[in-house]
Amino acid sequence: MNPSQSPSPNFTFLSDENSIYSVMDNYDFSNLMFSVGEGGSNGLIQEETSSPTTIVTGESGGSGSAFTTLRKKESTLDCKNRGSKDGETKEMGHRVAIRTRSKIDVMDDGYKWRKYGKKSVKDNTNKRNYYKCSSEGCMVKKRVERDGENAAYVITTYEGVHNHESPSHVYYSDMVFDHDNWKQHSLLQSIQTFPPC
DNA sequence: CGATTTTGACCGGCGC
DNA sequence: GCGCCGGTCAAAATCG
Repeated sequence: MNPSQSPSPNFTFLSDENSIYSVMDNYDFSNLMFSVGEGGSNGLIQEETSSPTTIVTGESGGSGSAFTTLRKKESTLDCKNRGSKDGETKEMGHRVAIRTRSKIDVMDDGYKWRKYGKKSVKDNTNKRNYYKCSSEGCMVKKRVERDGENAAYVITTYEGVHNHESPSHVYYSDMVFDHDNWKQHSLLQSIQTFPPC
């Protein structure tokens, strides 16, 4: 572990503004973008020089243009499990990719994650890390990798829906609209509360 | 001392 | 059928 990677406790939006800004110092959310790829032909967001953070959600691979490497995988993984074959109800499929300009690799979003793997992938010189939600019975996974072309960016991909509340959920849900800045946080909240596939 | 990370091995899907 | 590649497992090491 590298303690110096986590300058601020976590993503829990406590009522202490200082902690908020220390977070904002490490993550650049100044231009959060959102896109739900629900069948939208091009719902995926384009990369814009002015948007340091990009979020891609949804199950269908769509046909965007940014996120080439990411999308490639999306198309293979792609919520295939909900296919009507066998009555298997695999509760996965909801996926959210967040691309953030960040000094640190792992965004602590209030959940507790346990690392279970690390891999170097082909189109990316950097390593990709795999995390699982450490809550019992919660199968949500998350991968974290640095953007191969822009080491300043971190791509975090969440997969699945938590079957429990975030330990910190209660804190920020109450104060989402307290300040202008909280608009961004409300987006983050949305990420955590996506409906099932 | 329990929980978490590390890391190489293993496995399954996909393309050729 | 084989090899590549990405994802997961699991034992050992490390941390708090």
